[in-house]
Amino acid sequence: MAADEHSLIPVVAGPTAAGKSAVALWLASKFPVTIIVADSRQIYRHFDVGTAKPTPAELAAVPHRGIDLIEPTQRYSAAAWAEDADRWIDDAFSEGRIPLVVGGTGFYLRALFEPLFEEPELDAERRRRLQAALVTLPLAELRHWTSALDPDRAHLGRTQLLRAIEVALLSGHRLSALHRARARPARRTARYLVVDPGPTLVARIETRLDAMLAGGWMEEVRRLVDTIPENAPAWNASGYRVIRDHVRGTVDAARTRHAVLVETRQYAKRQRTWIRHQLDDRHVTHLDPSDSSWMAVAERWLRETIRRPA
RNA sequence: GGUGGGGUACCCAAGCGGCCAACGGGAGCAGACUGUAAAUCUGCCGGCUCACGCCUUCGAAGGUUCGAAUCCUUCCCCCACCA
Repeated sequence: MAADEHSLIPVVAGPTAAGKSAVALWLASKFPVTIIVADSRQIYRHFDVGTAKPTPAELAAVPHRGIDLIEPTQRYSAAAWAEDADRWIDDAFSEGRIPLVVGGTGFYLRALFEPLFEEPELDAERRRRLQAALVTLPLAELRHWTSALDPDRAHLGRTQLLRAIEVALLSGHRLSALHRARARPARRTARYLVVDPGPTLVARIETRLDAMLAGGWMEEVRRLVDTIPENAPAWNASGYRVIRDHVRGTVDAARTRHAVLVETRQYAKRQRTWIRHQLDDRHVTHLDPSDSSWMAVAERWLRETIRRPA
């Protein structure tokens, strides 16, 4: 397969615990696939069980990219991931393999297929000082500032407000204006296979949680508590904080299990919302993994995607 | 059997004569999202209605009052202590 200037990339998307990686691994057993993981938690080393990372056996069987990229204390970004993924995709093509993007982090996918704007130089030191000052401010205050500096962004969440203020102050331009003025062209187009078992997802989440618990999630967290700083970004993964509280003895097991389930369901819901509204419907094929025809659906989808360069 | 505390919407929980369909929180539903995204936020959340509004709710049944989730009576159920 040639590395086309503008190529069609197969992407397996869907909410957490839907069975994306099972589909991907099955496809990898039939096609020469390199799996490119679009998952903002699997990038962290040492956070393995609770982030549902592929097993060593799976990693040995199929080449994976995007796993164990950084330490739990480090910060990554959608843009960084998109840049890396771009390279991995090129590499796969040049090795004659099919790059199969798999993941639930919608923002990463977006960054890859609808590149983020070209960020102007922001002085790192000024940025750090500004952030340090802003994080202490209450939400209302940040919103107030943003409505003056960049009103189009003022309705968004805390993280976005911080970003809007930072860009406005350090670059002298509104982020919303830069998005338009410094947009970058898309290099590739996605063909999505959205894996979603519908109403049975809740049960799958529960089953998977019990498997993770049986697979040593608690023990993993017990180790991490001692070595990873409490405020490390990696702790943001669903369930990790609750389990950490349990490990420290402040929450009982039953409550912990329930809290993790709730968090995971809520995350899955947000993913579905993203998928429903942010992906281009024309490029989406749906797959229900509880339907016995899923393999045929997946295979046909991949065949059609790779046969048809954009 | 006695004494004290309590029963409020899916759950927890405030209210203790009118401002109460009833503060908060959780869950749930819907939505936003351009370098922290498993993050960060927003709206809805008894029923009917686009809406004005109407209807049914605060353990049950009666009663007092212009008016009750809020006061009185009886009953049912929880919890604590005494027996």
